[in-house]
Amino acid sequence: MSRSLKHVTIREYVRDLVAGSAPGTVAPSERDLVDRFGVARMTVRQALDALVGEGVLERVPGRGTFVAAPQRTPTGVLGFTEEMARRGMVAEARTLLAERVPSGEGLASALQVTPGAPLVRWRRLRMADGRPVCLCETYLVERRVPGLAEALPDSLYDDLARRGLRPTWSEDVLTACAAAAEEARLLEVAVGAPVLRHDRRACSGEIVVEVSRTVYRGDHHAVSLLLRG
Amino acid sequence: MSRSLKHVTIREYVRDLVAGSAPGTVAPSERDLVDRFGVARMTVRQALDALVGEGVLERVPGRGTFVAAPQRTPTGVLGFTEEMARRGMVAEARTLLAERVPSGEGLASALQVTPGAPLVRWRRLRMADGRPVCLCETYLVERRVPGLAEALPDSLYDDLARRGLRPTWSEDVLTACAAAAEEARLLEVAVGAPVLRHDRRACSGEIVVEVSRTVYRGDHHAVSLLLRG
DNA sequence: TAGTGGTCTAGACCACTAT
DNA sequence: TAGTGGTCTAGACCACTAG
Repeated sequence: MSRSLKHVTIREYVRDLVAGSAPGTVAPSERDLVDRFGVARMTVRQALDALVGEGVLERVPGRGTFVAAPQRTPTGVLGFTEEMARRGMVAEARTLLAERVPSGEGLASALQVTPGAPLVRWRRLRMADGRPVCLCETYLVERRVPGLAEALPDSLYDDLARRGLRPTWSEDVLTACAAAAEEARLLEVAVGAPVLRHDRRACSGEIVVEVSRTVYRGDHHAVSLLLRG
Repeated sequence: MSRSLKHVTIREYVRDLVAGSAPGTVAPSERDLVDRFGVARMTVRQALDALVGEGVLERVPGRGTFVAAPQRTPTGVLGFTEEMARRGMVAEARTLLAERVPSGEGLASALQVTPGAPLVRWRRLRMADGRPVCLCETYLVERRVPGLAEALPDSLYDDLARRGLRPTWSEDVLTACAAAAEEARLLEVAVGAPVLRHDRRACSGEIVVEVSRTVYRGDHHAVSLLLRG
């Protein structure tokens, strides 16, 4: 009670009220809410302003307030498993290597730890619908993901989400190269065939969660992105 | 005059006032603005709310309002010229072709026009610091950029900005391929050398502005991205 | 004409920060 | 203690939409 501000009460009331409603559904009018909660109109507007800012509601002058159309695609920093699921494909992975290694200088800097700090190095061959798609080498800071190396998850990003470390943004660098011998063998392409190299540094807020390098077959995969801004 | 709302007047006054100020600089207090403009405090708050929402200002209860720290990298749908500038390189372009073509079905659908609508097809060899970097083929809807084909700009994205069509979001697909004969010749690499293909559909709000395919030399260029979400 | 959101007023009390 | 932003009141007039 003492802690609940009126505009927050109203905001959450309206949020619950319209949750699950189809876009275009009428929301309560400002004056309705004034009557219902016995507050000033500015207070109601403050509550609705927040929901409009979040994209939950839409105002139409002279007509009313309505449930907004769903946001345009959440861009999203997606993991491989999610990316494949979005395309209706089944992602699999064969772990080639999972070990603890002390971090060198470059990785320490990228992961924001002191050189020598224990890292988890995880190397996987990833497949979609049974065919090799990419080779992925991921480095994680061990103390940020305790126990991960002992019980490797099916989907790294799912596991990170459960730890409250879902990547919220990432820096990505993409480049085209020729497949090296080992890459070629594992990806089942000729040596020198074009491959797409994807380096990522994924962060959850201020915390660097993952540094990875993924090498995709050029002929069977494309990286799709939705940029904003 | 009759068209200028008070909160807009105040918002733009403050925006100009703090433009170029260092992050952390004190902005006028709400009561200062009340006095200066002779308005109610709610009106001032409405103006400042907008700037806070845009990330221009930051409020600190009990202390004041301040110029916000720069947004974490504007993610940015960047054009080639801007991308190069950010790396401290000089971008140049050699126009290989600029012509009007009727749109086929695929392009018409991507650009949201009726098949046959006149398009501008613009093909450029792009260079950074004098060396060929990529081959870029851009399609634009002629009636959305009248006069562009007659006076080709140095930077497409600059030109679009002046027309109020600065891309605000884009769909991008990246893949690795082997260079075809003509690509190889123009980019000065061997036939079959790995190249990075970047397909983009750039939009300004609801309007599709550009559809392009860019082929980068694999060895001299990487596409960098910052994803959010 | 009745209802809606958009704008605006002229105050008020609170918790917090800095001096 | 003085100043700041955060919250809130109880009204008002406007332009617009719909029946």
